Amino acid sequence: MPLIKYYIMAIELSEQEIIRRQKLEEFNRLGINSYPAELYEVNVNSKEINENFPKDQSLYQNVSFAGRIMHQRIMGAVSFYELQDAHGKIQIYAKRDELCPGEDKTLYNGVFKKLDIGDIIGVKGFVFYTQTGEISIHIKEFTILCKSLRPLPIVKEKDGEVYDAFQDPEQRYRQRYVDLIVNPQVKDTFIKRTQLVNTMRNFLNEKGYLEVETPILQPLYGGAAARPFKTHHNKLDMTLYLRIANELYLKRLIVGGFDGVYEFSKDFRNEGMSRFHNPEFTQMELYVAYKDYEWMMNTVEEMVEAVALKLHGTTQVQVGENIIDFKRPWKRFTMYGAIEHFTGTDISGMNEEEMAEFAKKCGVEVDASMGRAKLIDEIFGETCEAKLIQPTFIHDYPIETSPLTKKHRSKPGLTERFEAVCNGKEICNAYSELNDPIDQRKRFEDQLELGKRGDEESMVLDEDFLRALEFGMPPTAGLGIGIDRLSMIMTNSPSIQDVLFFPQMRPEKKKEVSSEQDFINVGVPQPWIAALYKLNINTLELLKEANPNKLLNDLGGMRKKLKMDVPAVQLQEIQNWIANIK
RNA sequence: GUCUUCGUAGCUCAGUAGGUAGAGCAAUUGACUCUUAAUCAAUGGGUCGGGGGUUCGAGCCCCCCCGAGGACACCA
Repeated sequence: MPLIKYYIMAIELSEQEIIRRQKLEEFNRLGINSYPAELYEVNVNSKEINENFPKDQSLYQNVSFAGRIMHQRIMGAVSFYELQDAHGKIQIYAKRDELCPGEDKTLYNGVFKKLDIGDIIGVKGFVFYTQTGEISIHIKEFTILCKSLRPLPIVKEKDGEVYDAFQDPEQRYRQRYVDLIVNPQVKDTFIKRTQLVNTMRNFLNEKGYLEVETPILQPLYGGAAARPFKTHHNKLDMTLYLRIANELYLKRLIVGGFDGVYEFSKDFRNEGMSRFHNPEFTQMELYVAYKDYEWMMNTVEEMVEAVALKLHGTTQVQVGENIIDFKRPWKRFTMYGAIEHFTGTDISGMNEEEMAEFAKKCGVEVDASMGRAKLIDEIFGETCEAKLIQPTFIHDYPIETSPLTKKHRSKPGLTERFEAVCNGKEICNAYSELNDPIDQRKRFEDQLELGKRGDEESMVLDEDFLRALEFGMPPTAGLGIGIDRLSMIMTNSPSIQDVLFFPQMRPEKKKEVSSEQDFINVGVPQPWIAALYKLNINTLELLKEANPNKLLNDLGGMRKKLKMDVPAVQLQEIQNWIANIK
């Protein structure tokens, strides 16, 4: 390839990337396809070998294995590479004179030794112990399965200590594939997350509940207090919203006669992001007919305990500094009871004024718009929530903040609602579902009032949902449990981004570069384009703004530096290029 | 949205007082037939996030912007 071509490539490619592309061409010349179409038969994985070979060394004498090269230790005519597959790593051992029995040593010197960290190869051979006692595959042949064109971050490890770890959060989240390759423990988190979901799914299926799917694109959004994402359907010419919850649809199914339905649902909320919030997140919602919220508390305990047992083999889970024990039964507090427990004050009998006074004492910023319910909520948030490390149910919430919840059977002003709090954060929200259609209409209307007063998160009135309730919904217990939050706890992850493969990020900005053709179109001869790139004049805009006299000097300098075999450029030519730019 | 910390080679990070941009790993070339953070020798590699300013001179000082982390706010 001509030198000049590399200067142009180098605008976007690093030296190492160019070298890898050259190797690809070199392999091609040798007749090696670096991206073969055929399947590669694999008959063993690294975990099986590492577990079973020490017990029985007659095993694995004819293996076919594939993986990604993670380390290379080349010692002249012998090489040790480490290959990584989905389950772990294993060392391979290659000998030049075995791979190349004849005179021609190209396959070893020109191909095997030229492989890069990141390349994926298949190998055939037998498993043995090296002199230093490491299980290895002594390979007889190898096949390139995929040439890697980008250098991986190099993470080294000795005696459990990791050197040069790849840990910049931005790069880890944006390029999760790299994170997964070089930080294998990241996989465990996501495997646990899937186990968590599977455990819950099995638990619910065994009880006979039906997993269902409901719309994500909704003409009305409901079931939670949140701002939605808005989108548009072209053919129908109508606004649709991405769901903020699926509650109202699942309850329609209870009306329809199912006695237990659940859905693992991606929900979308147009809010700020934080360690605990991602714009899209996963909830499992469950609705069971003829049950109430007390029954649901027992069910949640049972299900989450089962998850802990499945993932950790014990109910005790290390989370940050704390050991959290999910063993049933969990502590239960009424909301008033929790506040009294942590502040020593019983606020249940207070009027709004007294409560506002007390809220201020607790450190809540009180303003005139706050009603009794809001004050209780704030006092709880300020004084209790963060202190609730062990899983705890908080029940009996004020009616104003719970528009879909049944009124409490015996306590006026309260509802039959509970949340489970764990590690200082809510993990679920559940209630005896409101099935009185007249009361429900009134609650929606109250929400509309809030909306008119400027509350952007108030609920909208869903006429079809009310119609369904008017046909009659049996008494029902409902639950929403945050899968991301629960995963954070169960995997000891401090940030929601650690339990989402691809957390939301601002888009990366790509450096703007005009194409070679753009430059040719305004009359720049090919050889000079590389020189312009080298001068950081990457776009026509930059060329247009350039001072022609300075550019004449700079290009003269580049002509020498790049040893360009073309006549020097004239001022008039440069002026012509610039004049040609629109 | 506010406050705060950060952005230097492919990766991890140094960078003195404002004075020619450094190290380790990775890469290239060479040596090496049981290494394992392999070793040894040589070589190449930089828009110091971007733009502007102060200065004879800026990676460093000042301003604006972009991106990321954390805290708070909003929100469950």
